[in-house]
Amino acid sequence: MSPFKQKVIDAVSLIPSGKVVSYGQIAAYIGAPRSARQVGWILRELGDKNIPWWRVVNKNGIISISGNLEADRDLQGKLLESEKIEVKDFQVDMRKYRFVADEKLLKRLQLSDEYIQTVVTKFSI
DNA sequence: AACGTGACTTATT
DNA sequence: GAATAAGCCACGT
Repeated sequence: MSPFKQKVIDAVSLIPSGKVVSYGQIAAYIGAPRSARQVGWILRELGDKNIPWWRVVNKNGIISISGNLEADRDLQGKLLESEKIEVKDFQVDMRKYRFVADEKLLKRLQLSDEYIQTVVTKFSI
């Protein structure tokens, strides 16, 4: 497994039930702030595992699974609703449900202190 | 060893 | 503020 994939898995695993994050957030949280697309690539190829992939949506709160993965898109909506997250037209309210990692959590991901500051402010409301 | 694809995001018109 | 362009790079072929 590539280091990138491992980091994505680590970061996604931090999202608590009932909350969501964007692909860009995951990318930022693993020190690769412009690699949101690649995060999507990894999640697509994750088998079942114990990784809460369904808690990752795009920055507008929209479930962005595309292509011939319609079944997974429906599944993601159902899984989110099972965590009491309201989903309407495959979209969730990011202001209400976005999870913002705090400094303590980010330190666990081996990021420099100054980088953590910029990331924390970037995703705070 | 290239090359195309794309569960994204940001900047520019 | 919608449309477009550009940046991004892991992964499969």
